[in-house]
Amino acid sequence: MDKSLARKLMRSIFQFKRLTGAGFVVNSPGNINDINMSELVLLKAFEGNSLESDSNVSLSEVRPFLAISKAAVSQMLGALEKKGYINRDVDKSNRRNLIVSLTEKGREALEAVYDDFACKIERIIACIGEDDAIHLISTIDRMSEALEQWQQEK
Amino acid sequence: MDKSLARKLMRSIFQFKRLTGAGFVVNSPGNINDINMSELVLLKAFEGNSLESDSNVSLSEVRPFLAISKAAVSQMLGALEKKGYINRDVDKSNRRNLIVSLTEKGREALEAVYDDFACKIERIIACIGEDDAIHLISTIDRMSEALEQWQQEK
DNA sequence: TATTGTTATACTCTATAACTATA
DNA sequence: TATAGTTATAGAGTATAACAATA
Repeated sequence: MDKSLARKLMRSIFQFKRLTGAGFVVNSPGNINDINMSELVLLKAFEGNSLESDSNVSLSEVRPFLAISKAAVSQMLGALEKKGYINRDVDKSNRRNLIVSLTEKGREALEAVYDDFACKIERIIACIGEDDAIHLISTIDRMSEALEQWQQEK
Repeated sequence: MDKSLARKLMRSIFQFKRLTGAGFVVNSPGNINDINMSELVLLKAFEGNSLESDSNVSLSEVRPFLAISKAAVSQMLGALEKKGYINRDVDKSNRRNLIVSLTEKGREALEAVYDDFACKIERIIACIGEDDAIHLISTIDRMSEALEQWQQEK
């Protein structure tokens, strides 16, 4: 095993971590600056939900992606509701479940913020090239699998 | 521009973010579990420092890498000192500067924790292959440049 | 005056544990 | 009993602003 390769990769991981933390601050060109990255994930996930639909995205489906506790999700939803971006309604078919749906204000905010974020991503793709972007996705996928497997073994 | 590629890359970035957050918790096989990732960066950076040396790594050199305020660094150093891992001494040649150096306990802790971390990295390299690891480093480097440039423009 | 670092204080995010309501 | 979600509370990590010491 090449020790210096490990060191370089380690440095890259720190760098990437910093970039995805500080560098990806969510702020739209407009006046929306009260949505953080995790909230963006939530809004995006619940974008297609509605009281009428029978295929709504549930909290338990979103939670693993965010990797936070259910209490934390609940608190995030409380914040989003307070800001007027979502509604929480009881699911009539199973009254233990929630249906989270976006308000009109929530949809507008999501569009603005998501577009800003997507713009950064597209700029990255333009910079590194589509081939390397595809390669990057595949590599991260394999890294994720390896790490998740490793965590389960413990 | 391929919209779905952007979406996939976005997902990968969230995934990577989560992995480098939750998946890279610092814990050594031994009894050291009071060092987080940022502290690991600090300890590693100051590893070669000593009161005798004239080429010590300074706080201002480390700070951009961590991307936190100077107050936050100061607080981190306070915590590391309290745990007995570092010493803070005044730099005689410029009394405004600090020389941060590792205690013996700090060196032992760093070695244990860093080895555990390096082990994960090596496992990742073994999994994705050396070629893809090299490719990943290069891609992240170019992404970083693009993002940093973008931030400076604003 | 500018730079280096510290302290006081407050805010954000998250976890744990205890809880309610529903199945 | 098990599941879905909420609330209260505490802790970690960081920022801002005011500060002291040095250059």
